[in-house]
Amino acid sequence: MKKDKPKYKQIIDAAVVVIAENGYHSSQVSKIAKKAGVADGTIYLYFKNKEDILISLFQDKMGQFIERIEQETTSRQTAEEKLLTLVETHFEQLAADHHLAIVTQLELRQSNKELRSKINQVLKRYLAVIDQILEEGIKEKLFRDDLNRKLVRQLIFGMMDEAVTNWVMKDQRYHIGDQAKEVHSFIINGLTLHKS
Amino acid sequence: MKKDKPKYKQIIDAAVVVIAENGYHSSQVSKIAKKAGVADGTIYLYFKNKEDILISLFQDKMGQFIERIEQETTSRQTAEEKLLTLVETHFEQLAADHHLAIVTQLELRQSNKELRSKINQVLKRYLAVIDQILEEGIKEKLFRDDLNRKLVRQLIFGMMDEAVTNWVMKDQRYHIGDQAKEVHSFIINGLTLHKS
Amino acid sequence: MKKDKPKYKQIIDAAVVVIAENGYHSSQVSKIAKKAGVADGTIYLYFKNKEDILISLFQDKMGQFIERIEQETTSRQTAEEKLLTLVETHFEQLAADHHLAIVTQLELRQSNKELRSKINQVLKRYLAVIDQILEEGIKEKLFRDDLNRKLVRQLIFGMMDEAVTNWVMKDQRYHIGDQAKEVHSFIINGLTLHKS
Amino acid sequence: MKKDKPKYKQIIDAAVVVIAENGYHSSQVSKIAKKAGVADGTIYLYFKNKEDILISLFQDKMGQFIERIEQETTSRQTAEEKLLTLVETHFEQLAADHHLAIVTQLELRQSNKELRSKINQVLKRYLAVIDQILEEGIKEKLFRDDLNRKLVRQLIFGMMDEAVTNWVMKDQRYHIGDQAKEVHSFIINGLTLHKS
DNA sequence: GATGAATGAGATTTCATTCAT
DNA sequence: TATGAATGAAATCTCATTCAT
Repeated sequence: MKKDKPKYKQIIDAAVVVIAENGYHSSQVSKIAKKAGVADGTIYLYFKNKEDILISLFQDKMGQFIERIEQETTSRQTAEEKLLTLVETHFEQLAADHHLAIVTQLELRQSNKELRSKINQVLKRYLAVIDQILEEGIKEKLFRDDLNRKLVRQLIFGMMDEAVTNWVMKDQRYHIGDQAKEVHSFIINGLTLHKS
Repeated sequence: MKKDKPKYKQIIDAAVVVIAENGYHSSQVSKIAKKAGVADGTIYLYFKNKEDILISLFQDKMGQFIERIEQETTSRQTAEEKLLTLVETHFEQLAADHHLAIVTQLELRQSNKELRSKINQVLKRYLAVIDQILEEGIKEKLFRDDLNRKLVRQLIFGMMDEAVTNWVMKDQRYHIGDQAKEVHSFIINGLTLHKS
Repeated sequence: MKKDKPKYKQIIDAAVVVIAENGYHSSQVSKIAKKAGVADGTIYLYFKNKEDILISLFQDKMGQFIERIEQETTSRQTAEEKLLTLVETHFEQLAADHHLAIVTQLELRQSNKELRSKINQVLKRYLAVIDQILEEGIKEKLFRDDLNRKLVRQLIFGMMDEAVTNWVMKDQRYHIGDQAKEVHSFIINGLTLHKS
Repeated sequence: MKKDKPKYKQIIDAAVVVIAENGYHSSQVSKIAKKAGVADGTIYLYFKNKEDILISLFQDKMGQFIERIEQETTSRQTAEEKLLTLVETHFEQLAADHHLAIVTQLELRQSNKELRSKINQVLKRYLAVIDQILEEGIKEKLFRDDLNRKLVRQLIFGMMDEAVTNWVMKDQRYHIGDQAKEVHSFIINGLTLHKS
């Protein structure tokens, strides 16, 4: 597929909007084509089939999503700051594109195991970013090292994901960005009441 | 619908197995009927439509799931113990029924927003259980009270959910129960290295 | 497939007419269904797919076709008489059902090699009938025995087939039955001028 | 159309190979263009449409085919010899180009009635060659004159055609040329055992 | 003449649901 | 209650053809 052609992006962007507005199952190829301003058949010059639009969409958008998070976190000093930035950037990016938020949190999960597997490939890169921050924190003697890092990074992702999903299910009626600090605080300190 | 008749349960149980084994999109009503040993038409004497099977399945199975968690946690003394029991019972129950695990973690998410909304209704009861434990912990001066409880209970659910989903995606090849203590420890203490 | 149900025959018969009148490529399943007086989906209760209609049609109709030829030829005494009866019955049967003639001579050949292969299976039975007549004729010291029988039966079939195809291509504007005696005479005596 | 340009032949030859190897229905215009080393659009500078490729292919190849038969038969003395040469040359030419054999015997028949009609136009010239040999044989008092010549020439064509088709269907695993003498003998003498 | 990206009409097949028995 | 044969709407994808460059 020719990923550098403008029509490729045109179709991806149309797909995000159409899927967000109509739901995955009501997003016929013809609807996406119409929104993209191309003929139905043109879709198939750029994508193998309908599912390939979804996969490409996810790879494309999540690629940018993670890249942005990588950039932002790198510029911070401590692991704790990096983690806060990660949560903030995660929330902000999805808050900034409410169509994309619907697609990633709801519609993209309506896919079969095979597609989910490919989605997970993309997420591995995100988990690696979290992992690195954890490693830094441990080296800094700031984070505990008695927990399975692979598990912890999943848990952190699970928290952010659930927070965003809930916000989308609630029709994005509050500011998800406002929750970043609390989520970060919970990740860092857990539930226990620590005397400072 | 006649929820007390044996055929009602028969169909629900068949649906869990069929969906787990074939995936949501390959689970035709006729396949479920065959597994349940009834005629296609009989399904519609007990359920309004196909979606109603899914909702009923979730209500039925999740009802028992949460009930069991309520029972187990009640018998514990402290909020911390209750939380550990909650995580353990959550993991154990899904580990004990691998068909149900597949259905709740993967296949049931392939439904539309409307169905997800009904599923969330059921989950509210679960969130209430978590909420109560949080409240107790705060009263016991064990848990911090500076966090939005509604958010925190979501985050806790998100962690467990992600842990189980990952285990299912990895074809249940490890013991999810083994992660309960670590998840609990992470929830309680967070990432920070606390001097004991 | 349930070949004894009346709907099975209904669909086959509709298919013959629709294909004869519209040509194979313009014979949509929906057109056949309409002619048969059933819903589109009903077709698929009796046939695996569209091609299966064609195969079944051929097996069904050709089965009867060959059976009739077997019956008619059996009742004749000499191999020569049997051969005449075979040619006559071949021509008569197709002359009696002009829709079927179009389908077997033109439309059914528009199929891929796989289907042709299945068609050839059916024709084997016909070739066997010719073969037996040849054998009898040789035993009667009436037919020469210096020719490869497998080849000769093909040639005989080829002659009749070409005669019928030509008649169909000419829109069945003459009586194909009138050619039976000449075809028979040519098969028996060939081109050579024999002094009687 | 510009039939003398090299690209015209290039495309025809590519079409023979592509159709023989992929079958008629899998022989997209783009595939033929690729094989011919031209752009899709270029095809339409030389042919009106896809069907025109087929017709031109048949006219071109069959033109040569018949020409060769005309040449070879002319050089023979008697009608009987000419007929043997005709059968031999028919078989030999198709044996020499197995791609063409597949195309003429199988794939080209998968066309609609309209195309078949045009194909028949081409065949008329072939039938005329046979006709002339028959006429000569009758004049020579070698062939009987009690048969409809138009019918007989069809029957002769039908025999050769069926023999070749069977050979192609059997994946050309035997030497079709070996059958020429027998076919000729059968045409000349028929089935009857003549005392010499 | 040559290109090849874009077009868009069109048909098979599935499957949730119904209803006469 | 229970059945299961019949329904029919609906959508992906292909590919011959065009036309701006």
